[in-house]
Amino acid sequence: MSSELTPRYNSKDIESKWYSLWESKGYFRPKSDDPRFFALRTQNDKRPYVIVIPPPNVTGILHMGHALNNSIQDILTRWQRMKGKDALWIPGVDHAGIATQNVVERKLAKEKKTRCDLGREKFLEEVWKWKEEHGSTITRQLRRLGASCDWSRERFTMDEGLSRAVREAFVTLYERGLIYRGSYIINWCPRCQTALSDEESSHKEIQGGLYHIKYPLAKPQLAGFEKSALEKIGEDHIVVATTRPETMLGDTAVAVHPEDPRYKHLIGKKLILPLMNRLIPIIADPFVDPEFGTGLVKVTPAHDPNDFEMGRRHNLPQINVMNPDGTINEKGGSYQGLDRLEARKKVVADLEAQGLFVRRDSHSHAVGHCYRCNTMVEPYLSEQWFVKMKPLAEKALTAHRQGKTKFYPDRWTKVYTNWLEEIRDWCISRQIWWGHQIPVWYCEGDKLCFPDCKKPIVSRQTPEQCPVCRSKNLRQDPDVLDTWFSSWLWPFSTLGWPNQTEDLKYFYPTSDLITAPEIIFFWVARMIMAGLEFMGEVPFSRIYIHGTVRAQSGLKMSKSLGNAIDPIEVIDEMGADALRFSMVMLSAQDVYLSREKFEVGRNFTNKIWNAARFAFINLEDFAQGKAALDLDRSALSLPCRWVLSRLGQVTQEINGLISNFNLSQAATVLYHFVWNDFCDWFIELAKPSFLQTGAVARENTQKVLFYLLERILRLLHPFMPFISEEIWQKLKAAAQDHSAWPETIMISRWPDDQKIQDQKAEEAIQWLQTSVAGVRDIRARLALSPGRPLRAVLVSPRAEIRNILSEYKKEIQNLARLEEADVRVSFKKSPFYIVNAFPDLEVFILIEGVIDPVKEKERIEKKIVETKIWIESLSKKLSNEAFVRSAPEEVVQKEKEKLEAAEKVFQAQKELLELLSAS
RNA sequence: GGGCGGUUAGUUCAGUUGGUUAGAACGCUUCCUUGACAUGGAAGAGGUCAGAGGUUCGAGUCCUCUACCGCCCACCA
Repeated sequence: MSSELTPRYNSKDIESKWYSLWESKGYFRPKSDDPRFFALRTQNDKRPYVIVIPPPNVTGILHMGHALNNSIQDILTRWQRMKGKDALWIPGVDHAGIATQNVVERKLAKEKKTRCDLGREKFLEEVWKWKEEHGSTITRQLRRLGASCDWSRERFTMDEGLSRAVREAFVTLYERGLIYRGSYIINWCPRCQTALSDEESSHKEIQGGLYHIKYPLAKPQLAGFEKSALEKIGEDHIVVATTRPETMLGDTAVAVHPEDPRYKHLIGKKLILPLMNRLIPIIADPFVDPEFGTGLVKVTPAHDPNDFEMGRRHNLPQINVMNPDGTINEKGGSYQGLDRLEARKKVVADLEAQGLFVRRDSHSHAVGHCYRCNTMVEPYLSEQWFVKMKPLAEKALTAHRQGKTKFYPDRWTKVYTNWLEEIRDWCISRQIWWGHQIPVWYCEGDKLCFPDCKKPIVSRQTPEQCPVCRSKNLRQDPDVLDTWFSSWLWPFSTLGWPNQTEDLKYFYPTSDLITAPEIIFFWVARMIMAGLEFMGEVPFSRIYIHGTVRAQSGLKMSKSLGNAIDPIEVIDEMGADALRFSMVMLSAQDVYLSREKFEVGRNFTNKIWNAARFAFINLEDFAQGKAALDLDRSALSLPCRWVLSRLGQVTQEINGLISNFNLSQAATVLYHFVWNDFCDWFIELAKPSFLQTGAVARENTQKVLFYLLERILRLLHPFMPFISEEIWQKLKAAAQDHSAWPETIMISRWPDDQKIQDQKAEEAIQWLQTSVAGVRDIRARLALSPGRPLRAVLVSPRAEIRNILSEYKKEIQNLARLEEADVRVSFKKSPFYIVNAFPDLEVFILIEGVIDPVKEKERIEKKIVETKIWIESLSKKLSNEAFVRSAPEEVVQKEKEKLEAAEKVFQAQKELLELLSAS
């Protein structure tokens, strides 16, 4: 074998090389695509492992949230693939209705054009053009990350197949009576000029005002409501409180609680609505909270959801005073044309002028904001399409009760079920152009046609003519569907639905869904409902919700805040593996990122690289061709037996951790195994045997080193695909006979090392490590140079420890740089001075040198006190009957052993003290 | 207003069903360029596990309350 590794790991040259190999060879495609494996598809006992990607927005560029989300998915996919599963990770991109339309509109604005200038068709052409040019940015970036997606199955939510799925879903739901159209209060964004679903409007606390306004009571003699009459009213009025005074232009009543003694007598009386001079009634409704404000609520059915409901109960007219852009319309009298906030100011000013404004209290309350452009949302009455959600939610809840869906961590389950239990209908129409146009047509034919022509035509195919009057003059509903109306079909639409494709039959339902908490409602819950509704089966059974990525400050990372770290920059600088590993290691919960945090991963890649360099240097004359161990483990040296024992344990531990989505823990275990066990101890312990040319010990150690490195690379591969491949390929190239090796590590098998625990070896190494650390400690404390030859005596009251130490004296001498080491039962006759003691580990180290006996005496005295306390607490525990009775036997046994040891230590310490006193 | 999460070393965080003397990384102090690695090695200092009660032989871990921080949900105008 020969080495050609550079001293530093350089990610740049190798990442694209291996990625293109993997992709071009089709290794990201499931095995069942290969005719030789086709039988897999019909085998029911061997289900494939499938993940669908949360499709990033087509406008998106990779951010750290994506980096974490996709690293996790890739680790799981690669791991399952190596475990022999037929693994499929389906990638794709979301058309992101409003977001994309906004991007293209902004682009047009630079050319001083609006979408209306272009018209719908031309505008959509522009969007598609934009998509062709920029839409693949994010998928290119996912490749940089190492994502092993099956790109041959990549989908776009607006592609033909998915559009067909959307139509199918819409029409099916309509036929099942689950889609309806109607005038309701919805969240309206005046800037985007479209409806938003409840989930798309996020509440933000704002400091607003609570305006108190006088509404004059109408007296019978003032039935007419000329201005002059108003002036005569005097104190005969009531006071209402509102946060949005401008909506009073659309008031059609004032409500009080039916039992409110203050106002009971007013019920049924009329008021004169100021500024508009309209007569409105005082109604009684239990919704009103007598405690809030003045106990009198102005009712604006067209501009407030509660008022809307109240209006329906009392048959009130709905007066919509606002244009879609948030300005006041002709129904708002003299305020027409003013923006809603302008109008608010003017209304207040005018009321003040008329003596009808009482006061403005400061009032903080939560107001919805558009999740896309952050504009304050207006509750707005308009005609929209809705999905009736209750029946869908019921199915999802049933599936949950049957244990068909499981959230990791479990606490998200409640968030999910609570939302389902209190679900409200979903407003799915959007007044934008980019998206799936609603598959509904209206007959605009001949004016003489039947009233039936008013009925919308809901159809999977674009209809040619009106089924009633046969007019060809049909107009499609101009609205498009909410983006999530296509994404909720994602787990089966990507597999070909509504066609019953082979893929759909074999891969559905998928296995795991990996996502962030913020889209549980938007997406996860809806996918489950859609899966049950259209496929009759949950789309996935396990949902892993990982943490949110934030900037160090705790704020969300965003470009506009300037606190974003670009994952691609990190990849360029440190490598994709460093990024992935750092992210995953840190992701036990929410991740607070700063640039330095990636150094963990970067340093780790470098460590791995250099460990490999060491291996190659020392394996130069190694002829072992296969990675198999063909020797008796018991014949191996202690460090070899120990490290193999650790490998088995770690492999098993990591398996368990990944199975439960505990990736950060898995990464940490791997990290410490590689760094501490493999590099710090095994390699250091192995070094001497490499000096013995031709010896059996040397060859055995080489075999183990080779074996171990190869296994470690495979364990690392799901986490760090690039560096593991690079080193593994060099290892393969160096092996004499590699005919049995797969082409690349990514299609190799996950290590199958059983948990072969070599208890004895592990214990021995532990004592060895302790002894060496003890000597090093002394050296450091006495400022003895590392080169200075020293002699030491290791003292233990326990025979088994003495045996171990005697057996590995050589190793200890080597690592601790001792000229001589001696092991004894007692130090009584020792010519050495005692400078360190580890009572907990029952090892004493005596060392020759000049020391301060007084200082050392103090140290020992302190230790003795500690030991006394320790013994006391142990014997107290053991003399406690309740403990002995109820604690597990092993625990009691351990405590007994501890006490025994502690007493011996105590004796030894006392001897030590005597010795020091004597000197 | 409702719900959820957090509070452990200077900092960022682990700590799985209660059971050795509570761990890691980074930072800090001291030493070391010894042939894999200074993106390194060795050693060390540093914590009454937010506070108060309770359950238990035993609590960082379970229960109750309090304080502070964060997130999500929510139609009191």
